[in-house]
Amino acid sequence: MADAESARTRLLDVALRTFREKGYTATTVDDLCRAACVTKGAFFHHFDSKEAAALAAVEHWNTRTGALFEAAPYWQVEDPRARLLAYLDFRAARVRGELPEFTCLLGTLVQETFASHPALQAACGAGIEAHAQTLVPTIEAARARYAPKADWSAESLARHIQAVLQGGFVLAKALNDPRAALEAIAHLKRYVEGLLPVRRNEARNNASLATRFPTRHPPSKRR
Amino acid sequence: MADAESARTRLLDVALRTFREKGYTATTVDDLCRAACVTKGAFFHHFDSKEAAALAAVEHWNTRTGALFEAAPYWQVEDPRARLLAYLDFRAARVRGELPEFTCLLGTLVQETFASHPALQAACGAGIEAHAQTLVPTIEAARARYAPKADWSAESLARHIQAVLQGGFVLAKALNDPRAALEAIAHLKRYVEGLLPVRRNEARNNASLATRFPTRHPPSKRR
DNA sequence: GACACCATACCAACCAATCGGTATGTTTAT
DNA sequence: ATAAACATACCGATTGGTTGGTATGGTGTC
Repeated sequence: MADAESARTRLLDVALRTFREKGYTATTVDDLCRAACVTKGAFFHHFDSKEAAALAAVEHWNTRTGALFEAAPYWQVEDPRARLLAYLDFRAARVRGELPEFTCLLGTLVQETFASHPALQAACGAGIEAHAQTLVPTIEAARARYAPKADWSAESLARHIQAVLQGGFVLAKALNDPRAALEAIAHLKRYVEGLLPVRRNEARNNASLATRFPTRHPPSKRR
Repeated sequence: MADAESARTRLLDVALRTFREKGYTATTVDDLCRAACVTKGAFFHHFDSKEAAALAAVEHWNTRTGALFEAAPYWQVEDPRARLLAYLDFRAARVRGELPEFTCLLGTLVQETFASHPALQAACGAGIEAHAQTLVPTIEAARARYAPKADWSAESLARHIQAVLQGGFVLAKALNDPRAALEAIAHLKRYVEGLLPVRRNEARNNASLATRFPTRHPPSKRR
């Protein structure tokens, strides 16, 4: 008793951790129940099936990370190019602690489920796509200002950034070294800098002044 | 009867396909036996355990892909910069057919096994690292010729290339669209081109002359 | 304000199916 | 004959999922 909804939330939180550590199939319902101090009956009271729980976990992940990124400091950066680079710094700063703590649930899940669990695959894809979309206006603005004639689209670059991040996580797991992820982000940052060259007369590198970006954007909450 | 060693090889070939499609845990020993038309007794005659079979499959994968890349046409390109770009073209050209056919076994396996099966994780890491190493002399030579003062190392770029490829596969699975992988490779190619700028007086773009690269390299077999 | 009513949250015990693995053969090439 | 290469039948453990039940707190009725 005590806090209603607590068992469900506890299960979802535990699911984020466990799925990232062991993957979807290797994570058993009992694993989740044990870790959340919940009986199996409670589990199947809240979720129709293991797959439904994973879907709920993906949704949980999306709201969790959505809030994290909405409140992140890079939104305070006015210049879109600098803001995009600050986003990458933010991603790099999150590479800390153990691998299952900073890697991406969606990328991990989709690797094993893309063929056998279409619903999960679609949910992971939608989640990644949605996150990529949050970058598009920034990239669009940066492109207009710094590389108006570029032959790449903002959507394409936004997706590519996600790809590099996912790939960095894979390599970090393979080499058992978080630095592999940091290295990938560093190369990615260099790429973005090269895509958006700073013309000499336009080097208005502000950094700390907090002005809201005019177009559609998450509200820049102070943290 | 018939061909000795055939059952083992058949199991390994089937394992490459199945592990890539369903992942390690979701692939059962019976799955492999059924697909290879082999009984369970035969399976455990050739492999001590499921994990041992997966390790053998990784080794099988390494020799298979090792041979594929050794014989690949990009080795025929003399200029190291052009050879590196030809490698990326080769990787892009392999993105065809269904996802489980062109994605990477090592990246798929390591995502679920990095925490629970250290032996598999290490084998996948070693395999990726070994493949990255085949690019290092080429990158080194390209760097010496085109960007001698660059602040990145050949090893770092070789690893980054693998990261982008892995990330492209993840995104292709998530968005259920191989074009995501191609997009990532296209961005990666642009990055490499930018890292190794062609000076105007050095634009000696040969293409077809087959000269062995001087340092340690796989023999450039004609195909 | 007492009491029936009921939905939600949770629990312990259980189930058929399937898992990786084994024991004990039989076949086949040398 | 001998050993490797299979095949059959089986095992205990675990899997996702179900069962029938209880505890609790809110709500309508008189």
